[in-house]
Amino acid sequence: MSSTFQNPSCQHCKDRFSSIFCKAEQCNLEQIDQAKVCSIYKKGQVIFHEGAYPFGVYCINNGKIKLSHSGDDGREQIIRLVKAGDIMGYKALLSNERYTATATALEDSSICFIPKDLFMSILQKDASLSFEMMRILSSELRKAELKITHLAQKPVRERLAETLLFIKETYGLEADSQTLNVRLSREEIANLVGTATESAIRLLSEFKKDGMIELEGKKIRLLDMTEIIRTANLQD
Amino acid sequence: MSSTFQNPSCQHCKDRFSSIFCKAEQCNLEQIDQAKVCSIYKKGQVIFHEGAYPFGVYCINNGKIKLSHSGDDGREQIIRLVKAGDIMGYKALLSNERYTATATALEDSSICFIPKDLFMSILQKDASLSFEMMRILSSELRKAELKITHLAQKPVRERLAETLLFIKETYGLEADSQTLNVRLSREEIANLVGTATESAIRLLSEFKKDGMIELEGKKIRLLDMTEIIRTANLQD
DNA sequence: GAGTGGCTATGATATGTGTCAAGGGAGAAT
DNA sequence: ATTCTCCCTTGACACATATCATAGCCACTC
Repeated sequence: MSSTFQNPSCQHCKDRFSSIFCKAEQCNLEQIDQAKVCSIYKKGQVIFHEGAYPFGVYCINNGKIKLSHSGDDGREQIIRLVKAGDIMGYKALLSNERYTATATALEDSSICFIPKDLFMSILQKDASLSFEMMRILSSELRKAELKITHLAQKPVRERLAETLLFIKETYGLEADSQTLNVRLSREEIANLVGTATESAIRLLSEFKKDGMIELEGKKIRLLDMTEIIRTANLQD
Repeated sequence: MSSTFQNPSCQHCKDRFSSIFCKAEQCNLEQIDQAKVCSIYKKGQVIFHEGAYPFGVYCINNGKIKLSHSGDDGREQIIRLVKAGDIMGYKALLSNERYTATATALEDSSICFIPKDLFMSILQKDASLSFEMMRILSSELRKAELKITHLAQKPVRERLAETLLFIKETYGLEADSQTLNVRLSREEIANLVGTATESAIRLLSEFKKDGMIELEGKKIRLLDMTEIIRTANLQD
């Protein structure tokens, strides 16, 4: 699936061509640019809340967002990490239901809002945008199903290693090309792995003792990638 | 989302209007009807296999199918139960990757195959079909994410009760309005719940002892629905 | 009728992981 | 500085659940 730079004049695409809107036709992009409303969310601020009705989709200009369910007992499960160029809130919109997850800023973020009616009407006209949307949904579904299998079958240790790799894939590394380019609390890491906070802490300490990673507050440096991959025990 | 009976002449819709193709325009339906290839799969037979390349989508005329990942250690995780009127194989097609799951017939089933090119070209022309496709994908994604949360947070007992309800929702009950209308092995139930076969067996026995269900070979009768719902501890 | 293989059931046991409790460290507010 | 608060860390413990082993049951075959 090539992510060709189709619309050089598209503001959404200028610095990140991965955005779905690069797939849209020129005239539609202009409409979106006119109607969108951008705003800044502070770290910790909620963009939308589980149970609320969706009025549009959100497109991240820059920043980092977590999408999470809050389980029955109040424990949160992080479903997805969102980065610049990604969109969010489309699932509730397309299935015509309320939000099933809460979006919270992991750091100060700049986010555009695109109203529902506009988004839907353009989706109706613009087949390549629809295709891109379906591609995104399919890919998310694939990831979710893989996660289900791993949650059911893999021990926490493997899942934690996998999660570290996942964070790296999503947000990348800092200039030193070792440090994960995001600050997550231990609790958030645990909620990503699907385990108790204490278990996550204990295993991170083990990883450190084994020389796989280095810890410094919320900074996590991946020292021995091959060993981390081996521990994650990935095969599919 | 209304499932209006839009095309009375659509062969796919004659007896089950839930099929996605009811959303398609008339002319496109005729094309599909011409190009589709129907065949019968025996119980236990594999329709497509994890890792293979997709050449089209499958539409179930009647029968029951399980979609499953085979985990690293060979244990299978059942991802979805497919019923008459449903389609399958679309995820790999739309994301342009190989199948991530294996489809196996749970009983003798009649299944249509629709070639990739046709399906994609109609999807391109037919916005309402695209919307329906996106609706399906969104809804599957919602379910998958909910399952992730429950796997991470709920004990096996609750998940088993939930699974019984899920099977009932999917395949319904027999004439006595108590017996689940599908025969699954204990192992398959365990792979649906995400637990060991022995654990599933033990808990089913407990449910029986508590008067919630009745067991007779692979037949499962739901006696006390309110108690099952209570045990599932659903809240979202 | 005896043998075979697959599924179901149940007991014994081991262990991974969650939970509870207490302590420690860093930064913010006063 | 000092307190406060939040997060991290570690230990002890209990428990749910996986694993291993064994046996019964049923359908089928030879």
